[in-house]
Amino acid sequence: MNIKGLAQALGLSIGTVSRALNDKPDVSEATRKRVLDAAVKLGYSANASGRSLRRGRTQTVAVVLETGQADVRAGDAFFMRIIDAMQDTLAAHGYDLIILPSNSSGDPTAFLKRIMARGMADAIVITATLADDPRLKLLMSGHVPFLSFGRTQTTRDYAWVDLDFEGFLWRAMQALADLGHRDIAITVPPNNSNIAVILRETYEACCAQLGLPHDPDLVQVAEHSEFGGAAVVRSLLARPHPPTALVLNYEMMAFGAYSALRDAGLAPGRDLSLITLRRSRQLRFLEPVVAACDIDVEGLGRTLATETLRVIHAQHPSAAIRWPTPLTLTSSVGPPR
Amino acid sequence: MNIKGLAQALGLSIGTVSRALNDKPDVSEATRKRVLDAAVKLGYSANASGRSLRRGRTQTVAVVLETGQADVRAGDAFFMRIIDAMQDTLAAHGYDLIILPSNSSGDPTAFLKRIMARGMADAIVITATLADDPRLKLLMSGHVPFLSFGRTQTTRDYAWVDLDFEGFLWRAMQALADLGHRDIAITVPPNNSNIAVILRETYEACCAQLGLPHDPDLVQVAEHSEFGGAAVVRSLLARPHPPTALVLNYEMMAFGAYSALRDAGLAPGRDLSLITLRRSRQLRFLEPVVAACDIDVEGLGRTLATETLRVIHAQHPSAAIRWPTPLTLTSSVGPPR
DNA sequence: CTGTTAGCGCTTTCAC
DNA sequence: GTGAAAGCGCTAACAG
Repeated sequence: MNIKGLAQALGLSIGTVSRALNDKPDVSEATRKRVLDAAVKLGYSANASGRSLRRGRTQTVAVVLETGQADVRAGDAFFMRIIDAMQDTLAAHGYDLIILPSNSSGDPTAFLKRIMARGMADAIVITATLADDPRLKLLMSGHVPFLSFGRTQTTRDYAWVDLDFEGFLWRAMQALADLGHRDIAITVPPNNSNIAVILRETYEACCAQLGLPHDPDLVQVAEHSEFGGAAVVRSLLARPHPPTALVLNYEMMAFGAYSALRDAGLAPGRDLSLITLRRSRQLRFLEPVVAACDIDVEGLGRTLATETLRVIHAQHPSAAIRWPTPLTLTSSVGPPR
Repeated sequence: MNIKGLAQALGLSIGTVSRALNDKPDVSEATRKRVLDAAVKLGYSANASGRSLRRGRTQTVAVVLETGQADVRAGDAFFMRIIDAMQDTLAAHGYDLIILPSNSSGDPTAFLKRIMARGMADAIVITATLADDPRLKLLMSGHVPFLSFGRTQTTRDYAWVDLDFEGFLWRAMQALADLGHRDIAITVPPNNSNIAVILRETYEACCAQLGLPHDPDLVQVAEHSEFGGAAVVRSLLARPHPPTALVLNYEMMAFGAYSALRDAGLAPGRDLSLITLRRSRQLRFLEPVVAACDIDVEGLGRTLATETLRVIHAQHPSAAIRWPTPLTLTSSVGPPR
């Protein structure tokens, strides 16, 4: 069923039908109602290609997910919850949300280039940003509005929303220092993720500010998984003078960390204070409850959606939002032994 | 840059350029090369709307993911790995893959109806099928080729690919019975998922075949999470005569089950034999290693892709594929106490 | 208030 | 081997 068929069924011209469907003025209320009813009854929805071609826009927001990235495969599917919330807001503004999986075997930049050139979306949201991310240069040189969920080091003048990693690490380090910890280890992601850069810089600043020794060996590159958490804890415990606290950048590492501590006959909070970035549902399963940030995931999704709408409408100033990472301390944190 | 611009830049007509780009005959090799080179240099990709409108197809496969469903949020993002593999195969055949998140606050059937009517994809893959799923009726009454990842009870005459739940439960029950277990509990999903129906029926058949008592109380409805696994184990242990084995339908439940056993001072394999459906990377973290199926996830993704291509090309017979669930026994399974 | 028509970018006949 | 032109479904400008 296309608009021509609908018009014929109603004995109207396609122009009138189109205007009725699109809430344009100059259509009598009676006609509008008749058209809308018929559209529902006959199951008519405007063909996406025809409409997009004519309008020059798709009413679609594309979220590019790196399906090869560990982040995307995270615990309770952080991204799925974000997208669920984004979609709510976008739908309320007449936009569809599609996810474009950027295949692990392909080149992310070439993928993005193709999306942009083909005009598949009115705005693109990218994720899993790298410290030096060629996608940003590409996006900035093009004409497709975009939002970056995550920052990069190379450019600064674009709309982004990111977790407040700095605030998280500051609060964690401050709380630990207040309890008397001096040797505090942190984990950073293994790849060239921008998060690693942020955490390293913040760590250095924290140490300077709090008067702690800045031992580069306390910054541990860890695999983004339970295994990474376990490996880091084992490696730290093997030292002559292990640190007394550990801040994890990825929640699933906490499982590994707890497990490695238990294997060594040690207890979180008592023998090693542990803090992790994001509280996921699964984390609640750990005993004692691990100190973590209670991030408003739905709010984050809604914010990503409204900021996307802003870049579409070229509203200024563009986003530069660090999403709150409020830390809740628990008994996984205690004074140093 | 559109085809008109590209043609002008080359001093050719748009017709010739189009034919060159689409590998049509009646274009000289020299011209073809010139066009292809210019397209790359100028970053030209055919506008998706224009091409789809003219061709009447989008060269796109849409996977509808229920973002509200717990399944989608599973452990190591099972779905993301499947989609990653699907995309590889589809891309090799000139198709794009898009994910359409079906919002938790919307009506899945209405969502699907809209996608179908708008012609957003040449084929639709649905997931998270229910025992009685209205989406199937809708899809079968429409003209969009589709593949169901999961079965339903209501209709049988459509292309589907699903995990071999029956084979899994048979092998698990057989192995347990061989060891002397007679009271074997299983979990089933809490909603009206089709998996629950399959597991219940298979369980009954297994009990009859293996000469085991068929106690309905041994079929436990469990929440799709670690918490569900813990709750079931606690509930079973509280009985006067607890079962000696438990088969879980979702891998994350194993964490909860192990935890609840440990809390009770009991050990998996010794006090309660445990088998779970799918081995995920995270599971390897449990001690002892839990008995589970080593599913070829990438192969499953490739199969979903090739079956999707089959329905697009209306090749027969249509799929009815139970994807292998090869069970690996470990020391989480032992003789009954 | 409604009908007619041009044209979005592209592919595919049909001429030459 | 190439160019001209029609038309996919739709919206928007214009006529009436």
